[in-house]
Amino acid sequence: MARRNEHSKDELQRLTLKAVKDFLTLYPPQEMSLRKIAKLIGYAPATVINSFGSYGELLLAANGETLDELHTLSAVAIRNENNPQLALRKLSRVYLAYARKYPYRWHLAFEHRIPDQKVLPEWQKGRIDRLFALFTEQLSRTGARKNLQDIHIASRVVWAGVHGICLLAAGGGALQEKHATGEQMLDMFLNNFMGSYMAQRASV
Amino acid sequence: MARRNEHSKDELQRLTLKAVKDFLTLYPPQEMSLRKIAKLIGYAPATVINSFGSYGELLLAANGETLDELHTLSAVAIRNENNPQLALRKLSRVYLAYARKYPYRWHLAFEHRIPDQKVLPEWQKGRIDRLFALFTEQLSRTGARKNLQDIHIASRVVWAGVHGICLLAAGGGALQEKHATGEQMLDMFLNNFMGSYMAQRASV
DNA sequence: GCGTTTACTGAACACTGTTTAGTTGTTTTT
DNA sequence: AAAAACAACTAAACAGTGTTCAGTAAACGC
Repeated sequence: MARRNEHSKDELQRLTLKAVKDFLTLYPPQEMSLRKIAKLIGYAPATVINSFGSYGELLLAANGETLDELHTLSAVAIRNENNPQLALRKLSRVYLAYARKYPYRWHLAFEHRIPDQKVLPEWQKGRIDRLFALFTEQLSRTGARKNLQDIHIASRVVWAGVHGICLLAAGGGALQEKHATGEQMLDMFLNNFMGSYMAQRASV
Repeated sequence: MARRNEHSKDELQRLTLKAVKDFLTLYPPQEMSLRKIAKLIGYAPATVINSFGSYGELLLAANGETLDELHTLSAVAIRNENNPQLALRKLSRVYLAYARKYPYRWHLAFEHRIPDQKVLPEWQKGRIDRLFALFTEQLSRTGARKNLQDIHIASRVVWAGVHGICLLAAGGGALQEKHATGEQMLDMFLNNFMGSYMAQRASV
């Protein structure tokens, strides 16, 4: 068999990424495989590799879509929120909701352990930076007079806190928290951290 | 070949776990394999499976050792520390140091995505709980009058924050933070969170 | 010495991602 | 219109993975 030309290159990529997304909505990444995805879209395994370069790069592309989705949802959620503290709270809720709705996709996206994949490309780092930037922006708007370095660090701290809490609340396995909800943890984290953060002027 | 009887069952397990530990000190988990470990200890792959049940259970046992190490280091570090806030600070530093020294082992231990491994056993959950307990204990000692539920939630929040920060500071990949050190992030997190946490009496 | 148990392995199995050679349509050139 | 070039796609092979199982050989009980 050869040259069916049913789909353009772009269509084929979209088709493949859709299959990956659907798969990861139901099953964990470890059960996914190049051959299963190929079968799902009705092409040969080698065709998928031709299209993306490697299985690892396919996962990378899928992660890119996840990060984009998360970014869009976040941006929309705080679009009309003028209070930075409330915005951060909304951001954290978007993360939690997403981690709960798509635990496998969420987890894979922040997992750097893609097959071999020595260094991940610049465009992917850019996506992560854009995610961080949402936090940085709100922290800049708090009115607390901090230098840029403090804001930078604080944005990482807030992101890390939210991420860690989502891990406990939505990540399965041993870390699964049973006696505290994600919302409770997020609120306690943000209320306390931001409360003290905004009361101070300078570093630490 | 059969029945060499060079090592007892326990010796063989220890030998294997040592090989895994050494491997993960240098190379990431994705490069590790049952067959490589088997070759390292000079036994057949099937022998390792006989000894641990499966490759997944071998990883689980290795993770158990990691969690034990981390717990011991933590317990020792705060043994003579009476100030709970300073103790929490020391705990966080132990985590960071460990995540930096053994990034692969550290990451694997908190990764629930061990091959198939549907539900992980009780003894592993117990190890995680013991780790959380170190934080809970210090939070109980702060003198801030909180109910048990608040302390429980707070311990999760602190752990999650520390974990997330270590991920940024020591986990490779896209999340690798470049413009802020782990120490800076940990200090800002703990100082602000604990400062506000201890100033209040009741929930949230 | 004989039978049973225990320790261990080689080979096969079903899977994985990747490479390569080749086939077959479509397009371009002559 | 025929020939040559190109593009799309795949079957088959390869080296690797974890796991199963039949079989072998040493140790042990008697």
